[in-house]
Amino acid sequence: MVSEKTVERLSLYRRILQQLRVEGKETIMSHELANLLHIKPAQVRRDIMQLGYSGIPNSGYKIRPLLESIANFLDSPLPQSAVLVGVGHLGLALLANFAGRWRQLAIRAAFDKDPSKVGQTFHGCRCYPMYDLQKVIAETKSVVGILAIPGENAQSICDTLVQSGISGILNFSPLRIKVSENVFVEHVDLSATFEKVSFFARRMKHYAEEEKWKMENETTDDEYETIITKQ
Amino acid sequence: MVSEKTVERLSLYRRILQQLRVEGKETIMSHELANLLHIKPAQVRRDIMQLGYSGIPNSGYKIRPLLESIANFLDSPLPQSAVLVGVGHLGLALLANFAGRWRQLAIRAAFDKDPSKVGQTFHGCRCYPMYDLQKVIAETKSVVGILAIPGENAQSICDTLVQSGISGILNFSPLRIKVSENVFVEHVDLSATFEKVSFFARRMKHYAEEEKWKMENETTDDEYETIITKQ
DNA sequence: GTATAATTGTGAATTCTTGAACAAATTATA
DNA sequence: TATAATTTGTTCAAGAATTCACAATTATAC
Repeated sequence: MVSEKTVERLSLYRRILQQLRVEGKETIMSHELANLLHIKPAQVRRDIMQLGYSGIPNSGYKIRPLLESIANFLDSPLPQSAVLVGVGHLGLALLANFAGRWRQLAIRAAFDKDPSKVGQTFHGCRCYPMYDLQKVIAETKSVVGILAIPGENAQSICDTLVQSGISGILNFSPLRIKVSENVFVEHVDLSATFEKVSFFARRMKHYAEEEKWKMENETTDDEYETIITKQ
Repeated sequence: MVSEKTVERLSLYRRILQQLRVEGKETIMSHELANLLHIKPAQVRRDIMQLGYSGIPNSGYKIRPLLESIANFLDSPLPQSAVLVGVGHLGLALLANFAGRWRQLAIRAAFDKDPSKVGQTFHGCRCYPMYDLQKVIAETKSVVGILAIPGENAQSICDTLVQSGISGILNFSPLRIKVSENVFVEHVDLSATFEKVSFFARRMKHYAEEEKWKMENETTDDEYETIITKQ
């Protein structure tokens, strides 16, 4: 019904709106939000439409109720828990960001196969041994699992997560895991992303240089056409 | 000409193919790659087509030359450098992954406003003060900038990066930065991603429970129709 | 009040991406 | 050597996401 992209944007709208609210702003118009995110106003209106919330023509949206609508739509009524598998560098960074309660959502437990990490607390989050996965997920009633591990065991760990009741997985491992159709997976592949940026950076540079060349050898299409037809 | 999605997938193909090659495999067929990534074979063939490389009907693709084609397409002929701004938890994790040479691509310098970090070396990468940005980018001929900072100064730092010659930005900050059209930006918003996964996890769970309910109250559409028409 | 200007909500058009399908090509096999 | 079987390259259709464009609606100015 609602698309992934819409959900992502709603999350962005919320962050911006919260900031604007503390700055004292009370209403906002679609093109303002659009400008902040560099998207088109129609997109903003469409997304907000899906919330069921209505703006006021010639006046915009009231921020406070709009925020309520977004929260209503995005957030679980009850606080929602996540578990992290893999307390490496990336895992630690994620804990630093999401271990403390963050909205209705927080990482509640971490797991690592390294015995020296088990038992420790990182950013307020306890690290358990891998064989406690099922138990701790049940205890914390977690629904989200975050994989911050190398690819090797990703699939089997993922299977354990799903068996334990996890229905959403945020996968930072390079392996594309397979899940049954009633589990949601988001792949975040930092290596691939890095490569992509590098690829397009190079292209942009080439493009810019071509443009520069064109500018310097100022020959408009019109002039060019003239040259051709004159022959 | 070539889409972002295609570039991303080519990067994934490469990683898989490299692995398969060390395992001794010499050829691969589109459906094999497709199965590993859970996409359709036609997509794989399409992507490979764009490389200009041709497979062999009834036999597949030869892995070694295919890998060469991908490298030819994705990689810069010269090693390409990136700089990282923000040596917080996330920045450190990125350095741990990408500071050493990684393919033709590496993070060559880091920057932080915290004086206690400046001068230190993290995962083999030196940390410079912010005001050295322009100089170090020029020296390292970097084309990619990675922003791993909070949103506040993201725009002004981004502007500096672009002025210094950066043409690709990987932005982990929550702010959607604005750049001229000849600069490529990729936003990776971990908070929004986390929220998205949480949202769909909840939905999947609901969906699964509905399905379960349907199963338990076993009434097929046919039976239902029968009941109706019998009345 | 009335007219004007501006903004929303949304159907239609457009663009981008994916999938299905099949001819052409190639290997394997009888 | 001919036949069958299989996989590629590619066209065309389908699907998804975005953008346009405009009627409906509301605030504001006069």
